[in-house]
This record gives sequence, structure tokens and C-alpha cells, in this order.
Amino acid sequence: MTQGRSIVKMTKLNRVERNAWTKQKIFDAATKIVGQFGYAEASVARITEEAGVAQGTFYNHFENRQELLDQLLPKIGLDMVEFIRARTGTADAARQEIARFSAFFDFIREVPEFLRILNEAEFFAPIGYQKHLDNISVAYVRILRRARGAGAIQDYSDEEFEAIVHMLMGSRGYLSRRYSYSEGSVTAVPDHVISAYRKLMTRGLFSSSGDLKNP
Amino acid sequence: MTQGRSIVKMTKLNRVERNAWTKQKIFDAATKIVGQFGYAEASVARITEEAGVAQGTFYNHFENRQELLDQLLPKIGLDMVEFIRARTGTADAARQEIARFSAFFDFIREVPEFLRILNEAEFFAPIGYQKHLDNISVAYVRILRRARGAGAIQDYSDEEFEAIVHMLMGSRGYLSRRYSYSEGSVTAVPDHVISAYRKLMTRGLFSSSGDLKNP
Amino acid sequence: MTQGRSIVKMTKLNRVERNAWTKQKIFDAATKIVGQFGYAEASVARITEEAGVAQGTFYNHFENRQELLDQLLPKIGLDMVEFIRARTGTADAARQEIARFSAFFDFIREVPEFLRILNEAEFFAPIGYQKHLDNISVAYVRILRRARGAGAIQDYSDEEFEAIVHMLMGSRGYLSRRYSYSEGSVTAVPDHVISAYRKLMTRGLFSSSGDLKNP
Amino acid sequence: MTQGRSIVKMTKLNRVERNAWTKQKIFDAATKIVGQFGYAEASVARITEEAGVAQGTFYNHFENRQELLDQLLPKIGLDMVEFIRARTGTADAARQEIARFSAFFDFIREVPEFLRILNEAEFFAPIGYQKHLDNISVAYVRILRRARGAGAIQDYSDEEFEAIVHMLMGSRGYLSRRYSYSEGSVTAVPDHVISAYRKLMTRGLFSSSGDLKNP
DNA sequence: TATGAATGAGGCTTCATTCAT
DNA sequence: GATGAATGAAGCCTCATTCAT
Repeated sequence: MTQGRSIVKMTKLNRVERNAWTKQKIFDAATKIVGQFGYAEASVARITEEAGVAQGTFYNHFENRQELLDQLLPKIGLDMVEFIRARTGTADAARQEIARFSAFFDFIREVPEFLRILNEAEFFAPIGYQKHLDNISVAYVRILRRARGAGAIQDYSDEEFEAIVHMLMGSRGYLSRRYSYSEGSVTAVPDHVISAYRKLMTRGLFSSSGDLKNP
Repeated sequence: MTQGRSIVKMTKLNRVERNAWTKQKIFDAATKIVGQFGYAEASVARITEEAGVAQGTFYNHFENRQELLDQLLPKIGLDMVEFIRARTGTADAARQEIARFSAFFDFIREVPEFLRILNEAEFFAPIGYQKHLDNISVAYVRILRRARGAGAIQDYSDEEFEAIVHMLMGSRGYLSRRYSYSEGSVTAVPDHVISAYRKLMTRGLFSSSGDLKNP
Repeated sequence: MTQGRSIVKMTKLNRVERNAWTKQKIFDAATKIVGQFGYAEASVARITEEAGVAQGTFYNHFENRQELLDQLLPKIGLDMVEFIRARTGTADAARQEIARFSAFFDFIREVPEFLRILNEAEFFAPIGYQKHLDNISVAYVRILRRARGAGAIQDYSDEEFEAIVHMLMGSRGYLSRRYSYSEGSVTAVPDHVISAYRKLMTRGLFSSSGDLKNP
Repeated sequence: MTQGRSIVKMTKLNRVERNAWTKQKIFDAATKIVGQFGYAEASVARITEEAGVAQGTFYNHFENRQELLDQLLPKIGLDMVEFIRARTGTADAARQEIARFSAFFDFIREVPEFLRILNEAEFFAPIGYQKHLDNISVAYVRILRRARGAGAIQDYSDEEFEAIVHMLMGSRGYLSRRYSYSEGSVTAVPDHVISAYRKLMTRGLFSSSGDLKNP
């Protein structure tokens, strides 16, 4: 799930492996720097220093600084998708959605770098951001359509689903910024945030089930 | 409502007026630059050139670059609040909320610079962003509580209101980025976005009225 | 002795008086600023602010910044000469010299600004510095020649006197920098410095009197 | 002794050598500029231009402008110490002191830049100045104590030695400024200055030997 | 492929001086 | 004479990228 922040020492690697290993070191360093200080502070000098390689080495593996930055979010984003999928469970659609919402915040605590990498990407790594958005929204819309097919959602068109997905993602972004940063470390999101989300979703999006009490 | 992008030529102004006029020129230039190219591209050199004053003049009116950037959003944000208030109408609470949502997108078309000034502020003008957030969320929570007092909303606590407000603001941000940019210019938000929002709100947040059809 | 840091309010002054008064305010402000922060920090803006006048006013009274700075030392330097003369007494020449040495350090404590104004002048106000040097050394050489005339000094030529005077002034400068600055405030010079000076002078310069014990 | 103002062309140097060579070029350029125009005029732009490297290169070798300036004096100061030591001879203590005094002025003619680098350092490179002062005064006090041990000086305490050393350094500074600048170039110090110094020292500081005539 | 010094454009800010009111 | 905004040159420093080794 994490991006191979491997502890393995570089013992006997062939050329290809060494190459990949160097690139990975740069990648991990960038993740750490951006996660901790943001894209703006992630100069090539700082990243390569963190990675323990020379500045010039950077350009053997990435066309330029921006290219690396744009790869950061999509890669970790996929880790996130996997993480959330693993925690969604098999309950009814509404409960699954709450679980996804919760799992998102769990993931942020698991990979604290994700918070800044995600939130700042839109403005510092727009290409990567777009890629991530596509990854997510396509999958999300598919989930919603399946729920509609199963009768758990009614009266929403495909286009509306797309808008809804953006609202959901926007909500998460805002909420994560508002509630998860706490004096440097990343904390759990408060219960009332989750309950508010549950109410809004179960009443506003999902048709059935009255008000489900606990996830 | 607009920030005095005055067309008036500087004819016979006294000292105080000329002073204010110069500051306004800088402010307007910054609005334009940031709106078009983003905070990162808004160098003092570029702003003053756009304003038609010397670089040194900038520092007669602002302590430093950041101070100006941090004033941008709160100032225009108040224009927005006023704009939206004027369009909210006197219908029931749910309809008013839809009106506010719509008016937000109308304002973006009226003042296209607002989109970037708002969206990037969190990372490039955090102080200004916080000020804006406070301005907005306080007012918004008050609106929701009043609606609850009037029976239009039920079963939401004050804390949950705060979370809801963040979701609403996050939704708007995401949606505006997704739907309002269109090949450089700012376009109207599609109908299905508004209808999706209406459904989510009327069902999820507001208790009454079945499904209101059109605003 | 101080430069008229007058407390008098400007009540009924005619034009000439008001003019002089403004100039004096600027002068006093510069003394204070340079004394406290050094020439390098004494910008026109800072001086005029301290003086409570507009920046433009400065140039009604001084050709430019440097002109003011170059007037600072000579003016206070004359105060110093007067101060020292008043404390020299009528003892024999050697004792008088010790008295002058002591009085110099007393003056520094009386007018703490003098320390920086004197010490930095050489590099920040070279014209003023030269003027001050001439003022002092001419007078000092005259004193030494008189002592020689009276038999208190022997075997030094006029040219050598000039060199001696520079050594004496250089010594004072160095010593004042080394011993008088103490965490911001100006303190008395230690006794052993004075005793070392006494020994060097009574033995090296003045011919007579064995070793005079106390001044 | 000179700071490697090498004439060697950069022919075949390895990386380490080229690196050192560049740093030396910057150092030499700074020495020249400061020596000729003073610290205040020694902008990074001017230094790098003189050195024939890009401005950015400067920051590959020095943390910032001040760091370089603060290294100037201590480095050349050590050259001076070496130069003087080599010329002190083995005569009696008083004659050695005169020799040191003379050698100081010889050094100034050998390395004319030293004059300004030394004299302005106190205000423009205080850290370097302090380092230099420590270098010098510690060594000087040791010399005086040794002379006292050998009976050549009597009746001075250690504390008084410290004061004396400051007087000697102050004297040299003042005299060098007064007598060594001559229409731009650096000239020899006049004989009467040396004779005055000799008299003051042999009579005032050193106990023995009547009046030694010539060094 | 790895290295890391060199580059130079560009950013922010300060400040002495001018000048219209 | 007093005002204070406007000017613009100049300073320091950062950093993505290149390139010879």
C-alpha cells in the first residue's frame, strides 16, 4: 500500500533493478517532502538530498520537476482506492457509502502524506490531479449506478451521479482539511462529521432504509 | 459589488483620493492577474506593470506581496455574500438554499476572477482564506439554525451544521472547478448539477415538502 | 552640551526660528538613531519618522542624506572637547593627560550616542570624520607642544607629536569599543585600562615625575 | 602568503580542484573589490563579475554574502601574522616590538587590500573581525608575557597587557589610515612615526636598555 | 547512469531622491 | 517651507535545468 518505502539495502542488483531502485528512492523522498512541507517547498534540491542522490540524477529519471509531482497523487491515489475497497464490506449500499467515507479518513491517518499531496495537487500538479480525479470518479459513478441497478438509489440520472460524485469528493476534501489537520499531526475525524454525512446520504441519496443507526 | 474597476479617469483628485486611487489600481490589477493566471504567477512586477505604477509604489500601499494576496479573497468574498443575499428571495428554506447555490455560480460568471482567487487561496493566501471561511461559515450556520428554528430542518445538531456547511462549500468548490471552466472562459453550470444538488438537499437536509420541482 | 534636544514646545516662533527648530529636530533624531543603531540603519525614512516630519522635509534642510551624517560627528565632537577641557584641571602635564583620557570615557557615558557616531564615522561619514580628526589633532598637538615648552615632555619632535596624537586617539577608539560596550548600555572603563594608560604615558611620553600614583 | 591570486590557467583539473579553484576565484575577487572599494561596495554581483562566474555560482560556495565577507579578514590576517613573525628577528624584546610594528606596515604595502579589509571589518564583518581580534590579541599577549618573564617588561599585569595590546592595535589602525593612504596608493609609513612609536614603547613599556637608537 | 558545479533568469524588497500639491 | 506618494535602480537570494566528467 505504501509506495515501497523499502528498507532493503541495495545488495546485489542488476542494472535494471538499480535503476528502478534509484527512481523509487526519489519517488519516496518526494512523497515525504510534499507530504510534510507541500509542493511549493519540494525543490529538486530538497528531494534529491532526501533521496540521497545527486541533483543531476533526478533528470535521468524524470523529464523535469513537474513530471514527478504529477505522478505523486495518481500513484498514491490507487493505494487509497484499494484500501477503501478492502474496507467497504458487503452491507447495503447506504452502509457501504458510509464505510467508504470513513475509510477515506482512515487512509489519511494511515498515510498522512496523502492529505497534502491530495489537497494541493489541484494547483501544483494539475495533470496528476486530473488523472486522479478520473480514476476516482469513473469508479465512483460505477458504484452508484450499480446501487441504482439494485434499487438502493432512485431518481438520479447518470449525469447527476457525476455531479454527486464531485460533491462527495469535494466534501471529503473540505472536511479533511478542516478536521484532520491538528497541530502538525493527523487526527481522526469527529463523530458528528460522520453522522452528518450519514444523514445527508441516507436521506438525500439512498432511497430505502429509514435512517440506519450505526455503520 | 465589483471592486471599483473604475473607468473614471484621474482628473482632479486631491491627495487622499489619488492615494486611494493608486491602491485601488494595484488591487484591481492583482485581482485580474490572480484571476487569470493564479497566485503563483502574480509577482509584484507583473501586478505593478498591469497597474501602471512602479514596483516601489507597491510598497507604499502594502507591507509586502503576501499582505495584498491575503486581502483579495475576503474583499471579493463580501461582494459575493452581498450578491447572493440579493438573489435569495423569500421562498421556503429549501428553495432559498437552491437559490443560493445557483447564485454562487451566477456570481462566478459575473466576476470570473473569483474562481481562482477562491480556489487557490487556501494554499497561496491562507490568512485571507481563513478570514473568508470565517465570514462565510458563520453566516451559513446562522442560516441553517434559523431554518431549523422555523421547522424546515430537523434532527441536525449545531456541530453537524458546521460539518454540513463545510460539505456545501466543498461541493461548490469542486463543482465550480469541474463545470465552470470551459476552455478558458467561465460558463454556466449545467442544469443536472443543480438538480442533483436540489435532490440531495431537499431530501437529505430539509425535512418538509416532498420534492420541490423547480426553483 | 547635548545638541539641544529641547523640550520646549513650539509656541510662537517666527519663520526663521521654526526653520531652525525643524532642522534641529532632524538633527536630534539622527543623533539618536545613529547612536542606537548605527549609520547603516539610519535611513532618511527612519530619521524623519523619529523627528516627526515628512521625508520631503528632510531635503529642505540638507542637500542629501550624507550631508547630515557628515555633520553629526564634528558637532558632537566639539561638545566633547569642551567637556574634556572642563575636566582637565591644572595639575602637571602628565596628570592632565590622564585626566583627559578619563574624561573621554566619562563623556561617552554622558552622551552614549557618541560611541557609535565616533567609531563608525570613519567609514560611513568620512568627511565628517576628517573634520573631527582635524579639530582634535590640531588642539591635541598644541597641548603637547605646550607641555614640551614647559619641560614636561622632551625629545619629541612636532612630527612625532602628530603621530603620538594619532596613537592616543586610536587607543581610545579601540579601548572604547572593547570596554565600553556592554550588552547595549555603556559602562565605565575598567581601572586596569586606565592604569595601563597611565604607565605607558608617564613613562613613555612624559619625562619627569617618576610614576605618579593617582590622578 | 598572498591568497593564491594564482596566475595558473585552469588546464586539467579534476572536479575537486576545479571546485576549489572557483571558490578561490571568488575569494580573490572579493579581496580585490573590498580592498579597493570597501565592503559596502562589494555586492555579490560585483564580486562574481570580477571573478568571472555567474551570480548563482556564488551560492554554491558560500552560504550568503556575509559569510564570505566574514572569512576575508581572518584568512588574510593569518598571512599577516606569518609575515610579521618571519621578520621579527631575535634581538631583544623592545627591538622585536619595533620590528613587528614596522613589519605591519610592510605587510600593508605587500597586500594593499589588507588596509580596508582590516579597518572596515569591525562594522561590515563583525564576526570575521572578532575572529581576527582573537587570533591576534591572544598571540600578542603571549609575546608580552614572555617578555615579562624574560625581564624585559616589568610592572604590568596580565589585564594591563590586554589593554596595552588593544592600544597597540588601535595605534596601528589609526596610523595606517592616516599615513598609508596616499592618493589612492599605499605608501611607506614615515620614519618619524616609527621613531615616535619606538620612544613610546621603549620608555613606556619595556624596562631596560635606555633608548635604543635604530632597529 | 551518477555526479554536482555552473548557470542566469527572475523574485522580493529597500531606499535615496524627486516633485506636484 | 512642508508634505508624502511615486520612482526605479540596485541588492540579495532561489532554483530548475544543463553538461562535462
